[in-house]
Amino acid sequence: MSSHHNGAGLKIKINDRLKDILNMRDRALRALGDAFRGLTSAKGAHEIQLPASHQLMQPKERIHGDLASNLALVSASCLGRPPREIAASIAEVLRADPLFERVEVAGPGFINLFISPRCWRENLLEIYRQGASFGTCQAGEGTKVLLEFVSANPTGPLHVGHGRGAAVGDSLGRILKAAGFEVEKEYYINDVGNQMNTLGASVYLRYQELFGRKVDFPKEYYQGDYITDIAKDIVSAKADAFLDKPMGSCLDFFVKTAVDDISAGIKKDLDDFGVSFDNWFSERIIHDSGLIEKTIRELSEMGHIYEEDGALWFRATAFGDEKDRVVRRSNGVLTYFAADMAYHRHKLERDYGLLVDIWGADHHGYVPRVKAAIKALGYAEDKLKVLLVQFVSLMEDGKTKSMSTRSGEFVTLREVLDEVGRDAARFMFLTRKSDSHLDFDLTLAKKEGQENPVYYVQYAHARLCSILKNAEELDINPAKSYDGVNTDLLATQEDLDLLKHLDAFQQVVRESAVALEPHRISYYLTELAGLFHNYYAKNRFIGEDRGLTFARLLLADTTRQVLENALGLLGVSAPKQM
RNA sequence: GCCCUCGUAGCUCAGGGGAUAGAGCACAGGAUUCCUAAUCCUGGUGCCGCAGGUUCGAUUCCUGCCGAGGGCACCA
Repeated sequence: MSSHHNGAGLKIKINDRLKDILNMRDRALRALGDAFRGLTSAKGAHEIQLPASHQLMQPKERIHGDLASNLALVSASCLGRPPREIAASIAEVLRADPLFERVEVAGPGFINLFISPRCWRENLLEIYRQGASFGTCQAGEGTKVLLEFVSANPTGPLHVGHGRGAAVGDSLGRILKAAGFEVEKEYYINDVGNQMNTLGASVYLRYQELFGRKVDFPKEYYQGDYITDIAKDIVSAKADAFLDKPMGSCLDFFVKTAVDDISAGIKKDLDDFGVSFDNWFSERIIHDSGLIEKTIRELSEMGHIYEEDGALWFRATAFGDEKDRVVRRSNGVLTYFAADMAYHRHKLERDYGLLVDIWGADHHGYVPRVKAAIKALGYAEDKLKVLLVQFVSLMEDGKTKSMSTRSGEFVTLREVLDEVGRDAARFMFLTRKSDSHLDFDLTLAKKEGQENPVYYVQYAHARLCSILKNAEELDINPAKSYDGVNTDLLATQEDLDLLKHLDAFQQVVRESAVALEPHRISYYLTELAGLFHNYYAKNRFIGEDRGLTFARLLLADTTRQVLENALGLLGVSAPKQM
């Protein structure tokens, strides 16, 4: 089974990042690489890269150092020497590097690296100076990414599931941008097809009802109350103008009114949720421009389309899908898939380096056929990454709220927003990997206490602001610069833990971008806030010792900045006070 | 039936070829003369679904099975 479903994130060269200010891990990696090359060339081998299976990881145990490398273990066979011996040679070279306080060979041949505390401390001022840009990098090398998400049909208000997709997409956009990608966010409006007529007809029938007419409202029509609300608006605006008109003669009006109304509501919801788009792309354009026919024709010329039982079929099986797909039905109507092929082709021709689609998990069966289309059109299937977002179950007071779109009983994004607020909603949506189920606990999201992770993080930021404000009033650092600060005074375990975690941010952003996983930022934030709260409980920032106060204020200032940067990637606010 | 995703602490979930598998919640106890107690500290539980395989090493990768969810339209 080849990987036409997405799986892991992007493939990116991560060897050449000299444009970026290196974080500690990168510096260690480079030292390791140099040592390894020195070792191999001494043996007569030339230009050996670090093995692909090499890992520079963060050990779980502190006694195993800040970083541990398995380099000696994975290169033992190709060098023909025992792992521990290789490790010892590498360790000896590394010991000369002031970056390391200690280098140890352990277990079967791990190289445990202990970064010199002095380096961590010097690093702090560097992070501070990067300010709002700390965490950004050039890993994306300006690759243009088109991020398509939400794309809900304009047939009803957004529900919580869309909300999750919106949060993931918007946050991912921010993260990719920070990692050096050029991002465009797009909403694809499915404003063509049968559903539009059904929508208009639903409103028409409700309109009739408002005048006391008995109507037979089919159960496959849109049931929600919002349909009646639209009908009421029409009554206010046009009174009984359509009352005695047959539906066929005024359906277009009802469709247009409904779509306009619902679309405006969707935009408003997204706006209030802090989610914006660069493009609102109407499916109508795909139809009206003749792009679908053109795409079918070209595929046909390449022999990927055939006719059977009066319908036109795309030979998807030739490109890894399990069955061929109809693009034009025997009644002459184009399928949704045909439009989607054309739409993706349109995207591909707009010349992006990467397309990312964020879909509800119920569409996962759709991935192979769209990828098949992309391949048939002559593009690499890697060009498209599809992120599947699992459903959200809402919990309140320990009970699950039932939802069913069919019956019109769904909880809307609006309701959640009104109830828990933008920040809590966004954070909750981003605390899980997008393809795993999410239990959204409304009761928890509304709590203003430590059990609510949103407040936990925001509170850390507010606390820091308060400290810095106090310092300002005491006139301790009027220039807002830390020239001459003596960071050697940051010598406790809490200091080092915080310093290390601050440094890790850039790496987290990069990995989060490459893996297309915004939730990593949430975890990072929770951890950083935890380290700070712990620090706060054990140390005073402002004290009698002016030098120490100065150093700790630098730490506070930097921590606050990183919290703000990270929260910004989630689209969650960083309040100055709470 | 076929395909996809998932199975980790009481609950919700991270992690992931590497050394003793984590967090939050829940539960219990404690901490405030002092920068925001929306905080902190202390308590412990895991056949990492089951069975094989790959290798120096598997909870992680592969295969099969069991269980949960989703998908398999000339629907959108």
